Amino acid sequence: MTAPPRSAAAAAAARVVDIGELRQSCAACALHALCLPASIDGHDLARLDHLVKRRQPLDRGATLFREGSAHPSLFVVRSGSLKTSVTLPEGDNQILGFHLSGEILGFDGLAGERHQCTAEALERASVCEVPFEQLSRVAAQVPGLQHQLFRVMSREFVREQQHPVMMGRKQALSRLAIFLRNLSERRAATGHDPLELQLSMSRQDMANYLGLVIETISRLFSRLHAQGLVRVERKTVRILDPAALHALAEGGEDENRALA
Amino acid sequence: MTAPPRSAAAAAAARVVDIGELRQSCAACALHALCLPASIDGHDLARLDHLVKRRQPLDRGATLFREGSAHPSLFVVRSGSLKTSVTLPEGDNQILGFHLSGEILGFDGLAGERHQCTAEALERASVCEVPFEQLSRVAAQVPGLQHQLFRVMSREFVREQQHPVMMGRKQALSRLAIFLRNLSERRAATGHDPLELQLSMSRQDMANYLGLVIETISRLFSRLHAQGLVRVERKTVRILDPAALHALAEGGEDENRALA
DNA sequence: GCGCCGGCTTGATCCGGATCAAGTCCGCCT
DNA sequence: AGGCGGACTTGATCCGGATCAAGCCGGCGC
Repeated sequence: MTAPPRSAAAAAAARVVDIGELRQSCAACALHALCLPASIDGHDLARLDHLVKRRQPLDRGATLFREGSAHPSLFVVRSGSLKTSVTLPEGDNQILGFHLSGEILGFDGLAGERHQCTAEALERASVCEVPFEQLSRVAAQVPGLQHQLFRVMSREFVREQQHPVMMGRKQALSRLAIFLRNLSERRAATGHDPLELQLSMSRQDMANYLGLVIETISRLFSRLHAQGLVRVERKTVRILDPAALHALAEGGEDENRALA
Repeated sequence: MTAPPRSAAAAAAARVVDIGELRQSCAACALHALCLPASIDGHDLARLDHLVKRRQPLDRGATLFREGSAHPSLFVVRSGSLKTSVTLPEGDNQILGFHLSGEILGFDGLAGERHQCTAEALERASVCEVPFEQLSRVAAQVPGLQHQLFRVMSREFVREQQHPVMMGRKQALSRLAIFLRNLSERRAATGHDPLELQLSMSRQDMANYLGLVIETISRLFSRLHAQGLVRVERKTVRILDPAALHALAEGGEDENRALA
């Protein structure tokens, strides 16, 4: 992610907020997630603390917002992770995505002034909240911020498109490989070891997200483990052979057979 | 879709652009797709014709934009229909959505200043183009427009989430039923007969979109036809029993067996 | 410690949709 | 008209993942 465009004058003073500041300031954390510099168009965004609400940490299973919640907000994950899902008429639900530390959620909910999905913590998680109403007002006065909001929203739009791409794969192993690869890339993006994954979601959640059943997930992990592609230990997965995993993520026709 | 919020003063003069004006003005067409009134915050948006470029009609198979196209734009479909897709590393591609008359596309592509997917006409189609760069500039000066852009973008974000929800269904019949129901709802939204569908895409496109193969699509249509739920005639589908179709879209466990 | 319970793994079987293989239909071009 | 080609349909078979069923493991409360 590159720094957003800004006036030449502001460029000299501006710097993109560093990950190291996440602990210090809630606003800094939000700015980083939005790929924003500390200053834009002459406004010192780091001072916009009043925009950002700190929230009580969420316990595992706690809901951040629900389908139908009014006064939607954007949320930046400071630590832990969450899942978003929608409830289907028959009662069961479909998981739409997982949101890891440093990522953002809540872009549903602007349309009808209400959230359209439910967000729930997968583990103890802390988030900061940016009420969209206020953010929108500030953005109206700061064109650079407005522009960057559109960019980030579009980025999430595109990110979301990976979900149907993955579900379009007919081989279950391909889907899982794509899922693991995505997690790996997101680890890398936040400066972590991309080969060490912490699967904070349950097998059931993974299965739901991938359009499979829990038994299939379990079997696939066993196969990958047996072939030495990954080391699976409870919720910790270490990728041992990224290249092979990458190959499975594509076609995976013959590779699939090879892992009998 | 309700009218967007606006100041009380502007509300009196404003009116949402009528579908009937689509033929007249390209700007009117864009305004309608964005759920915008003709006037907002005192600006007469209908006069913003310079924002909207009229495009040569696209022939069937012509591409509107490609993955990687620079200077991304929003496009409003004035007539005909298009599909958007991404190309996978192995060569085949995944269809992400279909865009019918009156709908909008192009919200990918704001993030990296380039489109992330490819849009292709399914039949002769005319669109009008709103270069995002210019739109963004105007939005920066018209808070009401900016706000509405966020709303519409969020709406598309949520609409896109229906795709994985549909692909999460394990029964192929459920997926097709959901697909047909969505098309039906979109027909209704543009004032057409919701029971008369024009499937401008090929069976292959449908299969790809639904995560199935072409033979399955064909068989499912035959089953639905044999059971009297729909009347299928080439690309024209008439829904004869909306309630039953709706039931199939949900669980569809036993209904599935019933249509042996 | 013990026992319970929920999440996970593993095995056996079944079945729905993919695959392979013929056709059929229709538009289109000459 | 004829005939070519692509989109679609239909049938037969196969196979991968769902389902059913039986443990296993680890955590937690008592």
